[in-house]
Amino acid sequence: MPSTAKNTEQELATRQVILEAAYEEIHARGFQGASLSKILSSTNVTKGALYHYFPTKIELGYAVVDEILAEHIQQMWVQPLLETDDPITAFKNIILQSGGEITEEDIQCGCPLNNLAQEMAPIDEGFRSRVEAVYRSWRKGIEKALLCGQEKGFVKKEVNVVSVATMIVASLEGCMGLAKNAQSKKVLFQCGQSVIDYLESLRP
Amino acid sequence: MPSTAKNTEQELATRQVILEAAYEEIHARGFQGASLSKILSSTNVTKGALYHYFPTKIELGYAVVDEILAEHIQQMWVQPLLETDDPITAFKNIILQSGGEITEEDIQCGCPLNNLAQEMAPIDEGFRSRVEAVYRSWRKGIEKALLCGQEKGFVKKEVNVVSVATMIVASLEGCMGLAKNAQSKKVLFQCGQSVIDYLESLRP
DNA sequence: TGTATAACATACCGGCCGGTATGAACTACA
DNA sequence: TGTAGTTCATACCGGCCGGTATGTTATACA
Repeated sequence: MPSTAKNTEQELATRQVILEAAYEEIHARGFQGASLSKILSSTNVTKGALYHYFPTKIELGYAVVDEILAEHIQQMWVQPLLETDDPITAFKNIILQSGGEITEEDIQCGCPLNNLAQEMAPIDEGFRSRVEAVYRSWRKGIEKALLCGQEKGFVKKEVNVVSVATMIVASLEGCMGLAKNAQSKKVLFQCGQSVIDYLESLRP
Repeated sequence: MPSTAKNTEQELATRQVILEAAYEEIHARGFQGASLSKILSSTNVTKGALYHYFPTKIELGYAVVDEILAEHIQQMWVQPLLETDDPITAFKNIILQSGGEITEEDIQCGCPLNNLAQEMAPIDEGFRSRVEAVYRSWRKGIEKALLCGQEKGFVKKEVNVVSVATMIVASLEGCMGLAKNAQSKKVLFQCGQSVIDYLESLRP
C-alpha cells in the first residue's frame, strides 16, 4: 500500500488505471457480477499489482465510489448549480446537456451510483454509507441552490427545498432506471421533459 | 416438466414453494447474488425437485417475474386505479396504504421489480423484456386511469397522460430507491409526499 | 555501493456455485 | 397387477472466482 509521502507518477497512474477499469466493469456488470480477472484482462495490469493497491475486491469498490462517483456527481450535477442565481434554468441546462451527450451504451448501463445503491445497500453497509454520502451531498447541493434561488426571486418561496431536492434526485434516478430497462433514449427524453416541467412549476 | 393436463395439488404446491422462496432470496440478494443452495435450504425442497420444475436458474428467475411480480404490480398498483373515476385520489390512497404497510425490511430490500430491472437489464435480454412488459402494463394502466379521469373531469385536460404516467412510475421507483439506500422510512414518506403533491397538481 | 522497500509478476488454492447423472418412490392407468 | 411416467432425492462434477504465497525487478536513500 502506498502510504509513503512521496508518490511517484507511475504508481498513481497504475492505481488509476485499475480504478477506472474497475469502474467500467462494475458499471456494466454490477459489483457482484464484476470479475477481477476481466478487470485485469481489460488492462495490462496483473493480479499482483491490483492486490498491491487494494486489499480486497470490496475495498476496490469503495474506492470507485469515493474517488470516481462522488467526483463525477459533484462536477456534473452540483457545481453548475452553485455558480448561478437561477437554479431552475441551470438544472434544465444540465439535464439537456446530459441528454445530449448520453450514448445508447450509457443508457443500457444506467446511473452507476443508482446501480450500486440498489445492488449493494441491503448487502453491505460500507457501500451503503459511501453511496449515501454521495446522495446526501447531491441533495444538499440542490437544497443550497434552491434556497439561494428563493432569496434572489427565482424560486417560489413556498416550496420545501428539502422535499423538493429529494424529489428531484428521485425522479432523475427513476427516469434513468426506466430508460435503462426500456433501452430507449425516447423514454429518457420523455421522462426528462416531465422532470423539467416539474422544475418549471417551482418558479414564482 | 409438468406439461400434462392433469396437475395435482401437491406438484403445484412444491413449485409454488420454490417460486416464493426464490422470490425472497432474489429480493434480498439480487438475482446474481441469489444462491440456489440457500433457496433450497430455506425450504424442504431438494435440488432434484427444483430442476424438475425449472430447467435453469435463469428460467426460475423469469418465472418469478412472470408469475409473482407481474401479479403483484397488477393487483396492488393498477387494479385499484381502474375501479374509480378519480385516479388521483385512488393513487394517493394506494401510496398511503403502501406506506402504512411497509416494514423496515421491505425498505431495505427495495422494489423487487426495480431491483431486477437495474441489475439484469444490461445483462440478460430475457429479464429485460419480461420486466419491461410489467412496466408497460403498469404505465398503460395509469394512462388509462388518467384518461378516464380527464373525461370525468377529475384530471386536467392539458396533461399528457403518457408522459405523466412515465413520470409517476419513475418518481415512485426513484423514491423507493433513495429510501432503500437511506434505509429510512422518513425519506420514503417525505419523498412520497412530494409525489402526492405532484399528483395533486394534475387536478383541474 | 549496499540495502530496504516499493512495485509489481506468476502460480496456485480452496470454496462455492450452477448444473448433471442416476436412481428410488409414488401414482395413474391398462 | 404390471408398467410407464411423474416426482422427487443424493451424490457428484467442472469452472470460475476471490484471495494468497512467493519470487523478481526497480527505486530510494543512507
